[in-house]
Amino acid sequence: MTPLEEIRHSASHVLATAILRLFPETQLDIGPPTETGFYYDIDLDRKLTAEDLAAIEAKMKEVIEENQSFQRREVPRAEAVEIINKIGQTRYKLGRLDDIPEGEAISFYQNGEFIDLCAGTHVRYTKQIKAFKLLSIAGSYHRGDEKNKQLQRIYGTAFASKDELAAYLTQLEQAKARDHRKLGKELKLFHIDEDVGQGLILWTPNGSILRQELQNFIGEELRKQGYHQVFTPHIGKLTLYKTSGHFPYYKDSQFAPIADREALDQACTCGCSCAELMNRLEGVPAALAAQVNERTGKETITPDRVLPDDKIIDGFMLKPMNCPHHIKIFASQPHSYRDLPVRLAEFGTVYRWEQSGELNGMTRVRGFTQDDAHLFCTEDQVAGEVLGCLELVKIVLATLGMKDYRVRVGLRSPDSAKYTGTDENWAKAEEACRNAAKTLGVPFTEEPGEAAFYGPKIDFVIKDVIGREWQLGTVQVDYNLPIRFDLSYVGPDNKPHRPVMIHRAPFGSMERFCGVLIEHFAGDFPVWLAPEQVRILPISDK
RNA sequence: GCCGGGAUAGCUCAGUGGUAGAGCAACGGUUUCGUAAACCGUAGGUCGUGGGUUCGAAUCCCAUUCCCGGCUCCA
Repeated sequence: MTPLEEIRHSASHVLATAILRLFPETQLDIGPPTETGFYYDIDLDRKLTAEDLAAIEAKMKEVIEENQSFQRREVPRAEAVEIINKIGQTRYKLGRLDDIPEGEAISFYQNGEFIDLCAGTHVRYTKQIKAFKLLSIAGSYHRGDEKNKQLQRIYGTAFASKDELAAYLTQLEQAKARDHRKLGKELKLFHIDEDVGQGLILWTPNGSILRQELQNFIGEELRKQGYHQVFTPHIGKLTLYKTSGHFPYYKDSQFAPIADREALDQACTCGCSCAELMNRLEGVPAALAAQVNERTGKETITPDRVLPDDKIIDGFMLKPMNCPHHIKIFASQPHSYRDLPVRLAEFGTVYRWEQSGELNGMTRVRGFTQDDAHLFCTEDQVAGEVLGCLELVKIVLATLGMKDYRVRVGLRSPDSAKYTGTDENWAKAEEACRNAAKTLGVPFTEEPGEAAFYGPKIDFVIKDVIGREWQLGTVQVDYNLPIRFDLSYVGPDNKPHRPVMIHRAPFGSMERFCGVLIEHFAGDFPVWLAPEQVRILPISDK
């Protein structure tokens, strides 16, 4: 650990020491350092309050004053179990002990009366924790799994000196002044209305100027790169999404389907329960199931979802993404290899049922407009087209002076069943992304488990004023949806070939991008974006 | 969705059981002085919503909606 991490990690042990002195019945889980401080997850029936936080902080100061030394002790596994039993921290610590692979050192750290299973490292004496502050109490799930018990997490921060701590706290305060939700109100950029709905952005005249300018700017770049503009409706039939695979896999994050009145009436008169109605909307006819399963080469649609045709209600859905609509435009005409790549672009508005607790200003919403495009190309063209897309993202970020971002190559995680498509195509797509990312000239990380269900992707991730990360621009390679929709083009050999699709959105979504942009400029936009271009002030000679 | 905190005038906030307040903004007037907030005045609120306790509720209790922080999630 770095010296700062040691201070923070030690502070979290002091925190645990203080908590056990105040509430001896507490069961401890883990307390690591973080990028900005530290926390400790605890299981305690008593709900901690702000006053408790102050009391814990006072108790921590006592512990620090006692200037306890941190002592490391390595023990065999059997003895570790014994120690955990003896200190009565069995509920979580035994599980944490099991996580340590056989053959690796098992160590405990002791300061004063407090002993904790811990790999270290720590400062030598508690007095070396010179500046700390407890910040907040939050809920967190044991092992990050919402099926597990929810624990109380106490967040704090610590620095090497009081000045640095004060500077950090001041910086936090100042950051709040740049919050896009605050500036959005002050500068009259957008409004969210309770009666319209959570997470639904109303773009006011000022905000609309900002958005329109950004759209004009990217529109110009799209013309240069040979895109075609298209427009598609906000809804589509459920069948469309059953074919694409979005429904019902993502039904929990979609708005409920819209059933037409006649089908609803019919279902009601035959005494259909709500559950039955949902089943009928979600069901797939045998013919479609067979078709999809054949194309994807596996049991994508399981037999339990297959219903007789006359039972199925084919309602509509607010579109959660634009791909199926663009695919249908591509598929509406035969294509020669000479036509490719076909690049279809649209500012497409999509709707997703995000959980209420996840909504956040403009950065996480339920209805948003992607600066979307889908590129249909030959396999040979994939690499070049991905590079073109990345170029577009770079132009956007460079034009707006956004330099503080990271690039993430999202790969499939080996153990998850949520992905569609063959291993061979995944390998090809992942390789294409990896190679494209290498040409970016900026460092990137490869992250298994971050892929979309249909393919790997390259994401541009940016932080907001309080350090939360938001994915903006994205480029995704997709070998799967072309199979699902049986897309083809005629090759030089006069035979049908499968195109590859690239999904890309340089801004990501207009809502999120504007939210981040407001914070980036602290509301002080460059003139070409500024909604208020001129203000006349009376000035005297004196 | 879960844990915790919150909601009083357009905005920022004060008000812990006894007649709803301040500053800024708005509006009217005065002034052309002022320019890192000119002066005087006016209007603006069923205290998020619905129940309950009480002689009496912004204040106490319950429910609910929305917001904030975190967790989970993010095609």
